[in-house]
Amino acid sequence: MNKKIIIRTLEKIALYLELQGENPFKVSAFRKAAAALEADERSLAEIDDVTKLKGIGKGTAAVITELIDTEKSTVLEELEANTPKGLVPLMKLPGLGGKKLAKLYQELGVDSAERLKEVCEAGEVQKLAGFGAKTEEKILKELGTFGTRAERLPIWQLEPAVIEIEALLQAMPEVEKASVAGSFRRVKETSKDIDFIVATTNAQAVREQLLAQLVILEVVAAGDTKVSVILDREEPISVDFRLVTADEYASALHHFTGSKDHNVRMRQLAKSMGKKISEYGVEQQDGSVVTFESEEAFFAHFNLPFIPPAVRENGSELDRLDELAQLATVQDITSDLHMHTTWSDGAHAVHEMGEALIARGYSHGVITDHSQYLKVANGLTPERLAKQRLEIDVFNAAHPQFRLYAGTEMDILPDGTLDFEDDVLKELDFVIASIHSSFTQSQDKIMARLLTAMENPYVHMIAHPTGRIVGERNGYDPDVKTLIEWAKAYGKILELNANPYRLDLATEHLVYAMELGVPIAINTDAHAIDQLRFMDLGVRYSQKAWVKKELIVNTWTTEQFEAFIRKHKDN
DNA sequence: GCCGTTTTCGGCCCGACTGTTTTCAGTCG
Repeated sequence: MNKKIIIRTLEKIALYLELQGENPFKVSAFRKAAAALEADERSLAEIDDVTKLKGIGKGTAAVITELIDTEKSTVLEELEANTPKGLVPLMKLPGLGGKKLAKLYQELGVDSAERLKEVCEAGEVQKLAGFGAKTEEKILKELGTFGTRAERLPIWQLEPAVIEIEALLQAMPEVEKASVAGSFRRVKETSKDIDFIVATTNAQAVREQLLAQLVILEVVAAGDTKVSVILDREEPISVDFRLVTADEYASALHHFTGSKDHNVRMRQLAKSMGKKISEYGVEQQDGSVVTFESEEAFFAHFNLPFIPPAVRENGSELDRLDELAQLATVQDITSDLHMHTTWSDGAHAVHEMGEALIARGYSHGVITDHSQYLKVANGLTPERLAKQRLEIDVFNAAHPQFRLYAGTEMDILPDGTLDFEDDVLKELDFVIASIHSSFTQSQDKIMARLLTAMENPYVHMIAHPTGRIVGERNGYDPDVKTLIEWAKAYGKILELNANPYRLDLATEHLVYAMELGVPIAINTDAHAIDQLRFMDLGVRYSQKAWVKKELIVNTWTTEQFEAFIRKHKDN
């Protein structure tokens, strides 16, 4: 029996109980049991007694045991038999929860979207107690777009909107502080919406400017403390703004950053100290409410170190506090090892990229334009590579406090050979190998290509090791586990590509790479100066996997980095 | 349904918003 199946079954039971209008605490007990299993890193076989997990008791354990023994759950089967299947998707309709759906089913026989539409149009719904004309109208409107809108959007679609809104808020004189919150701040790969916390003494002015300046498809709510809109973009994006005072800001930011599970743990901790956390502050035993200058001060109030948003997930971060100091922050970054210039498909010249790296406070960086095979990207021949090296030398002569290295992002060709001969590679400071073609080859062929790069003594790093696009394509489907083991065996760096489009290695792979002690490089793969900003995102993504600073190559000093690339050459 | 160094019963994180009401339930995050 697969642990994931058990987790899904418990969640399904919770959903069905909800649809029957069951006690919400009973419903959440099943969800908690599922979450407890998920948060435990052990496999099913390694857990001897599930009831020892907090949140799993007699009832949920019985479901789990039955699943292991018989591969089915009579509890779920009974629930499924008593609930029409068509009700389940309706839970996703905004405004409808278990209670209302249960009533619609019992009173009007609603068991599908079609039937729901019928009874709304017939005016039956507004006659029910607790329902009214507005509810009926809203359901009809939501049914109109039901299933057509993407439920979650990938981070790369949201990131440009976040950057724009941040700039908009910063330009408003009434805004004292503002920050994105929610799952975007926690660097989730996809989010349902974007949340912003705004500190202001003039909520009305901020609300009016937001409604006037954003390109809005629909205003969902516009109250004194909350403005909720859907942006009119290629893919519509929901954005919530919480308008608070400067005093409340830190507490609100923490609250709306979540995750829900993190907040539950924090509130439990507060309660055990006789305090009460709300989004406005922390109520003390004597009833007074303490507010905070910053999230750091908020955590300090509970004798906790600052917990980065990226790790605030299932609550277990509160059990790993001693590991927090080892995580990298963007201040630890000394370099970016993967970027393009006008020599191939980049937008800026070598010296412009170099100066941008200096402006970011880095001590070194590598220019890695595409290689000759990638003609669409104007890939470099060995002759052009040699010329580019001269330009890099000129830059270095003019900037003695900084070191720009000459590198390449070399294609691993479809036939499994490399795009440059060894005598070209050995002249370069840093060699990246990556796949940009024939993604549909069999896994064996892909792995054979990657092995060629691994075995080459001049290759330092494999870039974007899976070729995935977040939320869209899975890439060229390598056996990543084996790839990580090869990196260990051959002493290569694997890349966490910080472009929100890619973000590979994904979290689970980073965890395994760290177990084996494989060095990771967080690189922006920038094709323009502006994209160097992705470093922050990449570093925070690495925190999600609890990657230790010492394994991140671009926290190393120039001397450490040079020692690494030299060792490679000498071998 | 789960849990307990104040509890084996009575809580379970907490508050805003909306729409339904005339003091509150349901939904959402």
